[in-house]
Amino acid sequence: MDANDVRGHLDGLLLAVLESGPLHGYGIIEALQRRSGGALQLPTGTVYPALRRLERARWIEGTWSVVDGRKRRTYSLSPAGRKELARRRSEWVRFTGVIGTVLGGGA
Amino acid sequence: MDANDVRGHLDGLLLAVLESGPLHGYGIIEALQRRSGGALQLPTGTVYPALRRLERARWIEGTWSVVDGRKRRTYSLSPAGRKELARRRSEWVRFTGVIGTVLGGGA
DNA sequence: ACGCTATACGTAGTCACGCTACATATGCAT
DNA sequence: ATGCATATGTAGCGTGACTACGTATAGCGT
Repeated sequence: MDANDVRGHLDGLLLAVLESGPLHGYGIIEALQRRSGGALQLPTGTVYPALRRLERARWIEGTWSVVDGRKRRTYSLSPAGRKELARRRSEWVRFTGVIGTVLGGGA
Repeated sequence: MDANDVRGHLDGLLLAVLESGPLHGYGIIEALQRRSGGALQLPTGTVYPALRRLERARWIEGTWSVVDGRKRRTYSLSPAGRKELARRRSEWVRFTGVIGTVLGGGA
């Protein structure tokens, strides 16, 4: 699967990962990779800007900390982010329903 | 559902519609709308260029005709297009599997 | 001491691809 | 004659993820 196919679904993926608990950018990238069985290997240039965008939208909150001498920005899901995640999930169901139906082929 | 979300899946949708039989651009737009229960209302500026692209890729073949005094370009699925459609369908299954798993929420 | 890798964050510019807005033309109903 | 449905097409735009960098610390091997 081409990593470009996450277009339009990236925000939902990031929110979903953070639902399990606060995590920092680098850890989020690894979590996506792990959860997708290796399919999603998103570059930092994709994830970091997206996280800042989600933060500006108040869906996640970030706090700086230092772990092992390295600066980290740890993000956690906000109540608004939780609502947004739910919205993204129902949108995903609708989306796959529509495309799947038209695409057919036993789908 | 935002029509922009078809990004990356448009070709498959068009090929799928043509699987039922030859059809012209305008008819394809209507078929997409009908099959999707009204969700997919793709503008001509999206569909026509896409059809030309699919034709250049040899996945569909177009022939001009005149019906009721109006010029029509009727497209039909080529053998290569049928193969491509199958490929798109398996990609779709993989895609929804990956995103759905990561997105979670009972998906 | 030096280089390499993993960890960790970030920006600038590019590119793909669907959309908006527009242009063109015929048939039919009011 | 005016407007709407039918029918095809192009030019330019915008969105959003990507590529390619740049920065910095820790830990390991040599």
